[in-house]
Amino acid sequence: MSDGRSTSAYSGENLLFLTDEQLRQGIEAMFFAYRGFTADPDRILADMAYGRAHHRAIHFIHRAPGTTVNNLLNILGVTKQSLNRVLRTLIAQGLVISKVGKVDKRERHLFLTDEGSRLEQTLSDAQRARMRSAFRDAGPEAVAGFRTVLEAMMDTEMQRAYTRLKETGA
Amino acid sequence: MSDGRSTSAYSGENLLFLTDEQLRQGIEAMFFAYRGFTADPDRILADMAYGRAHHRAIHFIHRAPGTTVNNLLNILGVTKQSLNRVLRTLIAQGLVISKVGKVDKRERHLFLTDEGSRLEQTLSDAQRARMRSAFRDAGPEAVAGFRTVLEAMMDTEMQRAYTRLKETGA
DNA sequence: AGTATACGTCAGTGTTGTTGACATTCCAAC
DNA sequence: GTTGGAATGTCAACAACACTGACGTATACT
Repeated sequence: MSDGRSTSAYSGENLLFLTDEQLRQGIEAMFFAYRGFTADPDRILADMAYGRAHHRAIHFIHRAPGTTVNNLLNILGVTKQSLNRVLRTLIAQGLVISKVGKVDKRERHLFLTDEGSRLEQTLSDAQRARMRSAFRDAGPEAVAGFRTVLEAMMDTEMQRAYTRLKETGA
Repeated sequence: MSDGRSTSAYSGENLLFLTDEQLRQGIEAMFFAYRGFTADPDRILADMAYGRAHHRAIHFIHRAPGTTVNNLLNILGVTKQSLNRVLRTLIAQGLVISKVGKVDKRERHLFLTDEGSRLEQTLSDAQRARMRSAFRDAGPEAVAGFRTVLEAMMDTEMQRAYTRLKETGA
């Protein structure tokens, strides 16, 4: 749909994917897809006393074990009061443990307990299943494009956070 | 599929984009990108008494003028009580008008007022600007892939809603 | 000693989601 | 035509989760 027909060398022809209508479709696709993206974990969490905020915290603690509260704050982009409420319940329920830093005793390093890891696994299995199905249906080229556009859509600080995580993980 | 870069004909080679690590990067890309996606309208709305829910309602009323409350409900995926609170303030502030249906008096058809249209324009200009910039940076092929993956990620009902909107708009 | 940083907490507020109860309107069975 | 159920929309109360602002404590840096 984008350009297969644009055989002409005239550059205006190539910009059809930037019309307002195309952009609006992109916006709506993003809206509907994000709903699907969060639907499965939300369903699982609804039965427990947890919500999406807990999922996010668990995800990134799993991804970067030993991360400090401050670091998590920057990644999640919420206030410390908001994160603290979530963290407090997760610690009280024994899903997360917080260890005082060795080199800097002001810092608290966060880790998942075994139970926390199990929940993380359950949640990310559900989310990955949908992502895997979508990726498989779309094919590798589409997936590459998907990632390219999403990265271009982030704020620069988020790009940095994303890239840092990407590198530590791979 | 004709991936130019996958040199091997062995099909297992082609599934590298489905590893758990790749999927997790996709999940995180989605998370960070959605933050950017909503950031600009959120900033504009923060000054007013409105939030993201108001933006969504305004967007889809603009997109499908005369839509009923029930129809909007299905698109937005919230309870009617939740939507009603948002709608009530928008109507009270003169951004939306609700007209009793002619054939079925139970239905209310929703329209933007001139002031509502102005706000919609402001918000969607901001959101489109970011989307346009991301699209332009990524290029037409990446955009096509982006849309393909997002569509595959939606629930089937959402796919229908998305397709219906896409067709009425284009 | 004095300032800055990291973390936790209390109190208050706003948006947005939920459930429950209720009014109005339509339609079909009686 | 009347009645009862289904559909549509409204009002009220409550929960989750974000925000701001202020404060306290422990530790680090200079």
